[in-house]
Amino acid sequence: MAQPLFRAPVGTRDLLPPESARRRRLVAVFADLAERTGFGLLESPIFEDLGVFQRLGADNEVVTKELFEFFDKGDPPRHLALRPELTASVCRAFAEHRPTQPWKIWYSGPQFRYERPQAGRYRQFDQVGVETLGTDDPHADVEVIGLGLRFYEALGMKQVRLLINSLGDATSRPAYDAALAAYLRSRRDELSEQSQITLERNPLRVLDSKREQDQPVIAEAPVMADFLSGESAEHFVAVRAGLDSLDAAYEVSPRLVRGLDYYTRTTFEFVADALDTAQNAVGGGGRYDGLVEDLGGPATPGIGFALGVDRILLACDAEGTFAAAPAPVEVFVVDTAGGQSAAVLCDRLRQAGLGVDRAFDGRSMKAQMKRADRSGAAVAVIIGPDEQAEGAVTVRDMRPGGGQRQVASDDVVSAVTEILAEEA
RNA sequence: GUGGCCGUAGCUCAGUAGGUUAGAGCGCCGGGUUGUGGUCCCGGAGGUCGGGGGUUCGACUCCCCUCGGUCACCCCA
Repeated sequence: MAQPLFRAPVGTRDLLPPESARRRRLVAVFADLAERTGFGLLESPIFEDLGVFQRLGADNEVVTKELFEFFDKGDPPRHLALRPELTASVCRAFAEHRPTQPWKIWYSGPQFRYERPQAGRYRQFDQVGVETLGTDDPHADVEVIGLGLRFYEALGMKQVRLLINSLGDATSRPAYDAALAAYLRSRRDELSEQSQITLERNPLRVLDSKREQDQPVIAEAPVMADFLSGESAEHFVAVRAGLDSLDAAYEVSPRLVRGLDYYTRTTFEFVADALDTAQNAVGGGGRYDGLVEDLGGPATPGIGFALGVDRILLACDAEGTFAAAPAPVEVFVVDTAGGQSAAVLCDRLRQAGLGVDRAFDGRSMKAQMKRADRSGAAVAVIIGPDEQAEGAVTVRDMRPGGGQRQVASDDVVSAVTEILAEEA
């Protein structure tokens, strides 16, 4: 391959048509659903003060190893970072603006993590998500989770499983952490080397290990459910009852711990069974009742999720749904009389609201017709020297066996719309 | 950060016991049809075989390094 001078940085890529249009459609589907559920769009900066993200957990890899950090040109320079996720930004914005509660926000956009790319994982990746701040009503949990499920359905996905768990609250969590750590230490020798290290850093995360060697130990580990405070247990029951009432299928997964340290009580994950890759979680979220306070705001409960756009699209491919399709051109203008007439006709047709394209460089009739065919246009408007002399155009139905007729160029819009209406 | 596999035209890939001008399909451009696409036929453009170094009379082919891709671990969407 002749190598270009530059290429997209590692872990990033160009999204070309028609794939780019497909992603835009996906976001539009999400936006529609979110807005009809009472969520408003928050557009927050792509980068934030480093401190915003450090609150996600000091021993978390997302924060310690995977951040794109940099200094700006201020005096003194500000220490900034590209956002690795958006929940922290939403909470920062909440603490900064103190909006009325509950504050229901949706978002979409690129995020950045310095990791080795693999299937379904990129350094720049897109997520869509929602956050509800200012209420710990279990119905808010249910609304958020339900929105996620409906979104996957709207894309035509059928093989998405919902896993849920409760991580407990400030009163129940420490007891569990202690019990889990004690248990894991008692069987420390059976754990993989990596898990032994993880054990000292954050025992909870050992439950996340995919190593074969760790599985027997994990299988017998104490379960959070046995340690939930009365309040947390009640909350979890209410969330499940709410999901039941929506006929939402879910699996309680006692070992679902999730990566970010801020999660409390409800946690959940959407898994795409159509993906046979290691990264098959297409979305995840949970409750983070302490995060706003950590960021200097008032104590405010919150719940939300982030869905990985890249992985969702991969899963859609695997399920054969939500296919990429180019934006349809309805009319193609062929001009073998110099191209000036095409400019005028295109303009007129576009002003009439139609999708119109044309060829350049004065190519042959045949070449232009070929373009017209490949554009997918249903109608071709042809103008050559003959038509030009008569102030007319030829309007051709591009369907197989479709006919054509000559009309005055002033009538081009109505002639075209007639054929389009016929085909619709 | 660690490891496996891979790197030949725009795309998908052939090609090596190391040896003249590196091939196919698709795509692209042109022609067959001096005004008409989708099928068919003909022709054409396009590659310093990822980059650098080494071995050799000679390297796309062997060795080393490097860059990139891919998959997995870690971690996560």
